[in-house]
Amino acid sequence: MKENNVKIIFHIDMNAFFCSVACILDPSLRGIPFAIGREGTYKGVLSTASYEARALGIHSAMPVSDAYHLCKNLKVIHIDYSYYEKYHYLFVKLIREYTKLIEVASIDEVYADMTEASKTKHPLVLAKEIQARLLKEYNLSCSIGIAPTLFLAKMASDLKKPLGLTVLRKRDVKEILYPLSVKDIYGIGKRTSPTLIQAGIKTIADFMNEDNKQLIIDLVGLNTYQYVVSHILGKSSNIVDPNRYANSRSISTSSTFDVYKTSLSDMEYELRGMTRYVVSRLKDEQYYAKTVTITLRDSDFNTITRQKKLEEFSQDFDEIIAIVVELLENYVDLNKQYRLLGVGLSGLVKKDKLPKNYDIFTVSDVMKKEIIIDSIIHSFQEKYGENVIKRKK
DNA sequence: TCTGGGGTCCTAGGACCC
DNA sequence: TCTGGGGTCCTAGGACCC
Repeated sequence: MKENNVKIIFHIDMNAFFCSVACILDPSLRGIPFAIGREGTYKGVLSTASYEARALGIHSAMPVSDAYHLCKNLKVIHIDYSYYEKYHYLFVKLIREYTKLIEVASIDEVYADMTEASKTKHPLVLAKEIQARLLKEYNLSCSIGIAPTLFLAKMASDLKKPLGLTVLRKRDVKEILYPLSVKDIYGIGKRTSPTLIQAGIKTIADFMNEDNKQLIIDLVGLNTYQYVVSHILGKSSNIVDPNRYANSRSISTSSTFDVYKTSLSDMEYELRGMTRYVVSRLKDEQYYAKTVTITLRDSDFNTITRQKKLEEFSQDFDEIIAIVVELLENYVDLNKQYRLLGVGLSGLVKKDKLPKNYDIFTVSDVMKKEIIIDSIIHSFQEKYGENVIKRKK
């Protein structure tokens, strides 16, 4: 008998999404090594590389200068972000034809609960249809992972690229995932994986081996250990939540400068512009912020953050810039040169979720309650004696 | 020819209160 | 006179992801 609470989760991951969009806008880019990054400079890093560039060892987050070292003729282009948003909207809309249970994980990937849709069409048929349609209608290539949990679906979609299609059932985990490197675990990054590998925990099988439990806990902590084990075993969430990221936790911006900043007035000028930007986004999205954070990164790449709470939730530029300037003046070291400055707002709430003001009416309501409670206590004390009940102050 | 930008979440330590 | 312990909130830093 089939368990009826097993879900069919798709993780749909666009392949080299930014590059695909670039090819749509300029078809002459098809089939050549190119990348997305800042144009006309050797500074900065790449955000995406085309598959032809990847074949040469070029990858996202690689310094542009390193990439040119690998490919002298590499074409590096920049595209307005709104184009990515447009194609994001289009592919999500197409997937929505199959299910309303979609969780947008980032600009180029979504989770979709296809349990219902799979009752009329086989999941593999659905997946192939979605892939074919995205390719035909928008020239977008994607990989799809099909599994009973979000985590396993994500791991599955990573296995074959581009245009991959991978089904990962719980009973296949040992065969399919166990041989992989620990660095392939979603959530284990470039800090944690070397620690594990150095200690001899090289594969997922090693990680899952009970004999290594204490060693791994000593290396990465109990929480990370339990996170990985439960997720690999398929004991993690299978809930696709369309509202998971409905509310932002923070809004921020930052900038790295070609010419490092050394004067207070220059830095204040830059932070003022950034503050204007984050405050306008705050207002557009109808949030109020409680905490203001500045980020300073010096020429040695040392980064500090300093934050301060506003007296009240606010979306007022003057109030927010006053904190930004105060933080800058308090914590900047004018003996240093700064390569990056940033401003962030957090502790965000929508207007209707703002805590109620202590206006005269709520205060008097509170006082009314106090008086009522005190009178009840008083009557109990009269009846049963002083020590029977006491008001906790 | 060094190291982007925008996020989320977690943790350790200190302050403060009872 | 000499110093508990739990809870909560806050800050700074850091890991991770796309």
